[in-house]
Amino acid sequence: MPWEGWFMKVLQLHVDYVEYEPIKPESSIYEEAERRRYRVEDALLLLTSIEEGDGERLAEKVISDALRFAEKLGAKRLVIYPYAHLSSRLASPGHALKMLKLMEEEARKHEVEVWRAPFGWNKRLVVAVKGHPLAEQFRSYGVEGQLTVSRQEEEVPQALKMEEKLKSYWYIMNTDGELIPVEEFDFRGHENLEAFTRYEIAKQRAVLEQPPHVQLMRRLEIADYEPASDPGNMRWPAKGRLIKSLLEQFITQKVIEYGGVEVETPIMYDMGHPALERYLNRFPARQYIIQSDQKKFFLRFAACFGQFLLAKDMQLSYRHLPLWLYELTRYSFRREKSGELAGLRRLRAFTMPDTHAFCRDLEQAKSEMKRRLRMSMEVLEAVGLTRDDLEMAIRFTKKFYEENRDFTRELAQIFGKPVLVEMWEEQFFYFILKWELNFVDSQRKAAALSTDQIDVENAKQYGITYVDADGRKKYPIILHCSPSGAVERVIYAMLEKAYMVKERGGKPSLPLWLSPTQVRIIPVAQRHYEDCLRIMEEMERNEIRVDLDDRDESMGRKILDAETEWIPYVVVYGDKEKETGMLSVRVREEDSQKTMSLQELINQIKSKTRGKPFKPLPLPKLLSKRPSFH
RNA sequence: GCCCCGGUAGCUCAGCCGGCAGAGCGGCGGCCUCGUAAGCCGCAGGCCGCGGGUUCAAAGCCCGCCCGGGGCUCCA
Repeated sequence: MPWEGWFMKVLQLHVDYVEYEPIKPESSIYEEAERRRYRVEDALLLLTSIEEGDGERLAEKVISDALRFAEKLGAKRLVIYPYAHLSSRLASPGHALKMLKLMEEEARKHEVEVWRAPFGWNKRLVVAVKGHPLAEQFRSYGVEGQLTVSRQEEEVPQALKMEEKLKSYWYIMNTDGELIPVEEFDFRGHENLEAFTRYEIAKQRAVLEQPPHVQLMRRLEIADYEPASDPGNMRWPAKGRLIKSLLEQFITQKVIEYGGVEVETPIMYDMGHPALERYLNRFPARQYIIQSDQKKFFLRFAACFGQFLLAKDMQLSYRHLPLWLYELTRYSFRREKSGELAGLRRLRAFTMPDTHAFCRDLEQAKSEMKRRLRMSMEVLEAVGLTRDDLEMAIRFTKKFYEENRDFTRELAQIFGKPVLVEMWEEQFFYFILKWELNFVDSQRKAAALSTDQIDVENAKQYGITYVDADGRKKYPIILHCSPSGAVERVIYAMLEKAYMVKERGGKPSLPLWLSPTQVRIIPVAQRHYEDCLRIMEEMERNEIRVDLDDRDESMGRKILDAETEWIPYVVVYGDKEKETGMLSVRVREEDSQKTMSLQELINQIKSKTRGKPFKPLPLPKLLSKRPSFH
């Protein structure tokens, strides 16, 4: 029955705008086209795959269908766009082009502005899909021109039930605590929030290439793929390991300052253990499983189990609460689907700080949560991510909101900018409120960093109790917070931000306390080498990471290499410095050259890294002795 | 997981309608001893991702797999 497979596939998108730009001819048959950027606003975009056997009368059907829809939506323009990716049984280019032209011809008979993207080109495509429920429609047409599948009309009772339960309402909450429906919010001046909102709701995706941080993480010798491992398990050469280790140390220090109690728990758990079974079954098939003898173990995907099992055996009284248990998990594992992995943004093995607060009641939980939000913002600020780089989302049940409006407003106020709100009709997850701080990257994709949740189920589930003032055993409320999110993801955000700085004409850099080399010394000639060694030793005594470019290379080359490595301070030392006793310093942050004494330089660095952890440079200090990791 | 694109020297990539494996950078050797973003000359370096097939002949064509990227989906 060959006709069963003959469908034209059309993805109808109601867009705020679509931009396309022919880059180079790709197919054996291609149309003449100007290599410029085309932009069409407020249009119905038809991403169209012509399949083998699609008959000519389909063109008419597809267009009349689209026009009916465009009218309903109020879209004034129609864009016909050849889009091969919807089909694995494409028609020949010749036939496809003929069909597309027929569609165009058909559309021109009607009252609508018609655009058609050139066929046979590799094109850059950017689309911004509108955020309403009918903005995205997938259609598939059979030989008779009959609409055979449409997502809107499909009946899936089981899925609908779930959807009902998960029904979300989206708002923006401003810092006065007002909830404004997303469609009514004026996003001017809040472009990142708009991008984040679209990412969350409307699934807007810009089509670009590989994320910029991937090239940076490899070139800067921070992280790299390890083909001999499972995808999403990275390797970390010396500089990356140093950066990661400093971040881990800093986050841990911060949580302990806030009263965290650091513990360590196993990375694998028995799948048959009764307390774990339910939690596990709720989120199936995302675990690494390890078979050992007769038992099956799963690798932890957070520190929850370890800490809950540990807390269950503790003797807790209300006097001890709130109690924060803390662990930096190296690693946590989630077997994400292969198509979801991307550089350092999403991994299968990642390092995550996780701190649970056991609280006496909701009031205590709310007050702890506010402290934890402040802590999280301090952590992210230390790596150079300020509230300008972040967007907050708060998600809660309708019931929680109605009973705790002031609290949700306070969270938005601490963050200090309007936040995205998702409100659920009913409680579906184990938590009743959750917030996250999200980073919007150079591809306008969002990634969650810090997060905290109010968990009202797991204490009971794990048998965690405390004795209250009245002598009775009670279940605490548990908060689940990762102050930074995965450490790898923090590095991803830092690198993406650096890339965006560079795109705007600035100099990309890492925070001084995280720079593997903080100061590079370059001797002008070999006779200055001894003096340079002495300067280096003096800096090392002051806990500054310093190295010396003693290679047989020109000055220009050495400066270039130092710049390429994003080194914050470069000291050039020659006869002039020997005479005057002053140093010539290139300061990356200011893009300037300055003359200062050794002591001034040391003082400046010390004051800028105050309160941050220090580790010595885990590489040979003489560049002539330092191997490259590529 | 599904669809699409890619994988050639350490890196970035050219070669691809079948006919001797290439460039730049990096590495190594030599010259230059140098003042703020690439000094000069030379040399070495390849399972053309892996496996199978077609062919007189495969980096190239076909099939399968692995790895990476994009999209879908997902993100407790």
